[in-house]
Amino acid sequence: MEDTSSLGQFEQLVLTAVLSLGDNAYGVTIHQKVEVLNHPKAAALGAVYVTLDRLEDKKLIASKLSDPTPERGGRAKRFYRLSEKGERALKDAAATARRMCDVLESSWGEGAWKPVRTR
Amino acid sequence: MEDTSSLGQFEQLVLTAVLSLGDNAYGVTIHQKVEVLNHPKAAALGAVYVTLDRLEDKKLIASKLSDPTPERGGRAKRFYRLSEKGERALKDAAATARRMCDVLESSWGEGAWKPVRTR
DNA sequence: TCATTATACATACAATGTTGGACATATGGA
DNA sequence: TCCATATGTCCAACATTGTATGTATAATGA
Repeated sequence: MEDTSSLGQFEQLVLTAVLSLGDNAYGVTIHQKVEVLNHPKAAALGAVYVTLDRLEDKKLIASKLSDPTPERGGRAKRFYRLSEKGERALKDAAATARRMCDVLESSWGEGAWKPVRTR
Repeated sequence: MEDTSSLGQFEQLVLTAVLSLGDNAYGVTIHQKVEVLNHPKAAALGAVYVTLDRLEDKKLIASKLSDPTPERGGRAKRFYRLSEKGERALKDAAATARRMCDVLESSWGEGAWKPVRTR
């Protein structure tokens, strides 16, 4: 009975990054993915970590610490994955985003995909 | 040199509503449109007005007060329209939303609308 | 003039966004 | 050995947005 909360803009991007990265989702890669999505706006690494923390508090993602890798500076990484709750929340957010895009495209007539007006 | 601000989730919906309503965009109609976009989540009317104020402060929209209409309770309405700056900001936001949707759809494979894979 | 309707606006608080840097741990080379 | 450097995590403070709830204004019709 507390399912009413909706995701913020940045939260959506972070969740999307986690989902799309599969089993390689940790701070640095998530940050990179978010920057691609959010282009041309930059995102601070710290912002990503803060958001990951909050999403984990809300049980939308879960994490586990890995073993360190044998690279220069290869510190232990914390890997994330979506929970079912997170997946549901992201689906809702995506549906809204989609509705918005559709309305905008029809208002702007960016119609590469629209029915061709023959004549 | 202060063009870095990005739109929040609700701001995007409000701007979209204003754009799509053309010359009939005022508090009540905007609220209705936003609720459609944001379904199934409800939005308070007050939230819409607050957001409109803030968007106007940021010069993303402009408003003018109309004459009252001769209906029961027909108080003067404040009509809104997007500024050029607002249109640009909304386009940026839409591009990000679109990228997100694309990534999600390809992660989930929800392809009903996708280019038909002929055989 | 008073109840009712439609609309706008105000205030306060909660949630999210953003910055900047501190901390931790590994490697490689002087 | 020990320090410079690379990879990563996390915290604290502040700024911006989101949301709920209440108040104000102006018109109509009884």
